[in-house]
Amino acid sequence: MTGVRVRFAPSPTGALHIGGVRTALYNYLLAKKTGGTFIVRIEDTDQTRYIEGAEDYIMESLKWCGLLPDEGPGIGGDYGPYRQSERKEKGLYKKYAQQLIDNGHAYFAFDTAEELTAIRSKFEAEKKTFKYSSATRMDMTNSLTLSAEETQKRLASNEPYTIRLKVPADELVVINDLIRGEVTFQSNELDDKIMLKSDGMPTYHMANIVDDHLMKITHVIRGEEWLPSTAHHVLLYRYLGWEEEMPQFAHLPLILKPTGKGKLSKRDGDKLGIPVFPLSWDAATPEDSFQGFREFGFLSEAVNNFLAFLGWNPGTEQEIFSLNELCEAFSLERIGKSGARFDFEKAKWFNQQYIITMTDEKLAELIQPLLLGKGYEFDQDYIASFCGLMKERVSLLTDFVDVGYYFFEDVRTYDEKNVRKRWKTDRRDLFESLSIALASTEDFNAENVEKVVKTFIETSGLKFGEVFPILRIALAGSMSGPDLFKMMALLGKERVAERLKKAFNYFDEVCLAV
RNA sequence: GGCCCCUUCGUCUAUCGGCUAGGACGCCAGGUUUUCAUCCUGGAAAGAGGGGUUCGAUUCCCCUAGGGGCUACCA
Repeated sequence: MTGVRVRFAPSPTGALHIGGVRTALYNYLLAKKTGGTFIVRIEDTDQTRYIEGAEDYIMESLKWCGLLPDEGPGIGGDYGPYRQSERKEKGLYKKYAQQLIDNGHAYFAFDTAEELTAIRSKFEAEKKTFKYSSATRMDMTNSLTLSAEETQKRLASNEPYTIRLKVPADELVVINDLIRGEVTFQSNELDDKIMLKSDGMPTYHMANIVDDHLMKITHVIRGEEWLPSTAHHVLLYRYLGWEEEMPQFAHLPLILKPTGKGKLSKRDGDKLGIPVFPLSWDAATPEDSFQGFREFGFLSEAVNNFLAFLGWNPGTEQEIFSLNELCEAFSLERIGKSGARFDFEKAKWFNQQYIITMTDEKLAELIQPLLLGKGYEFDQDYIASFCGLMKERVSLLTDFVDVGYYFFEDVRTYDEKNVRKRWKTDRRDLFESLSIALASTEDFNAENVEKVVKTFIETSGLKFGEVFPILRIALAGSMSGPDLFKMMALLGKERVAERLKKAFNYFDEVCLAV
C-alpha cells in the first residue's frame, strides 16, 4: 500500500467528538505511513444542523492534536473546494443526480415530509415499518407512478421534489471491508435513499460518493455506524460508472461509554466528569458547553497515544508511541473488530507517562498559562523547579496547580487529623528553635536545610517521624508532597519562616481546643 | 421489530489449531523512600453457553444468548 489518499469528513454540527478525533487520527496515520495524502472535507450539507464555529473548532482540534491536513478548507489543494456547501454551488452534485435519473437508477419523488410521516405512522399502527423501497415505491407519488407529462408539469411549476436512488429488487450487494471482510446485503432490505433533498442539497450519501471519487480517495476509513449504508454507496459507485476506482472501505469499531450501555456520547462527559472532546466547547447554555481534554490537563501526545490504542495495537508490548512512531507502526490489519470502552484511568496513565518524561522547562511553559489564570505570577525558573519537584506525582497538567497550589499561595487547609495526632504543645519551644536555626541558615539550599533539620533531630532527641510530618503539614498542609528539603529550598527562607510560625500557632489552637 | 456487525481478566488487548492463555490500566501485598508519588518484586483476575470439524480447539463452522450499530429530505 503506498500513496493513499484518505479523508476525514466531519460535519460542522457541533464540537468534534473524541471518536471523530480517533477517526481522523487513523486516517492521518495511514496517510503518513504510506507517504500518502490526508484530506479534510467539511460535510455541511445539512443547513438545519449547521452550527456557527464548529468548523473552526474542528480545524483547531486537529491542529492541537498535530493532525495537520495536506488538503482542506483554509489549506488548499488541487481538489477543492473542500466544503460541500461550496461544491454544491458549483453544481457538482446535481449533475450526477441527473445522470442517475437519465440512466434509470434514480427518480423524482414528490411525496411531502407530512405525507411520509403519515404513512410511517399508519404502518406503525399495524406494527410494520415503512420503507420507501422497491416494494412500496409504486404506491408513492413519484416519476415512476406519475405520467411523464405530470412529472414534467410538477417540475416546471417548481413543486418541491427529491431525487431517490432506485435500488433494485432481489440483488445481493457485497462489500469487502478491510477490517470486517465480506459483508453481504440483500437489496430488498435497502431503502430508496434520497440523493438530492428538496432544498437542492445533496444528502451525505450522494455528496460523499461524488466527492470521494472526484478527490480520488483510495481508502474510506470511518466509523462502524456507516457500515449499513455502505451497500447504497457501492450501488452508487456502480450506477455512476465508478466501480472500478471505488475506494476500499475500513469500518472502525465504535468507542463505547466507560460504564453502562451504548456508544460514548456528549452527555457522558458531564455525567461522569470526564472529557469527551479534544477542546472545550463554549455554547450559549452551560448544558451544551463541554470541557475538553486540553483543558482537563491532557497533553495532545497522550491523547493521540490513548486514542490510537482504542481499537488498534501494534502487536508488540510497547505502549508509549509518539505520533511519528504511531505513523511508523500503524496498519489497518491490526485494527480490532469490537467496540472499545473509553477508560479514563488509562487515559490519565498515558498522560502521566508523558509528563514524567517531559523536561521541567517544557512543563513550565505549559502550566504557565494555568498559573496566570489563577492569578499566580512567578518566573519561569521557579515554575520549572516546581515542575521538577511535582512531575512524578501528578497525572494531569491541572494537577500541578491544584495539588501544588501551596507553592504559589499560603496553605489553605491543614490536615487536622494528623495535626492532632502528631503535634505536642509542649514541644512548641523546641520547634521554635528549629525555626530560628532555619532562619539563620546562610545559604538556604536543600543540602543546608537538610543539615539544619538533621542536626535539630539529633540535639532535640526527637525521632524523624516526630519531625518530618509536622514540617510537612506546616509547609504544605498535608503529609504528601515532594521531597521536604527541596520543597523548603524552593519556598525560600522567608516563606518557610512565615509558614512555620503561622502553623505552630494554629497547631496549638487545634490541640488545645480538643 | 427488521437488517448488519461484534463476543479472551473489571477495562484496553496478544494469540493467526498444540497454552502452564501473555502484556497494560486499575486493584491488592511486599520492597525502596522523611510523607506522597516514582521505581522494583509478587498476587488475585479471562476464552458467553451449546453443538459440530479435528489426534487436538480460545483459535474453523453452526445454533443460542448477550452487546453494539443502522433503520430521517441527519451526518
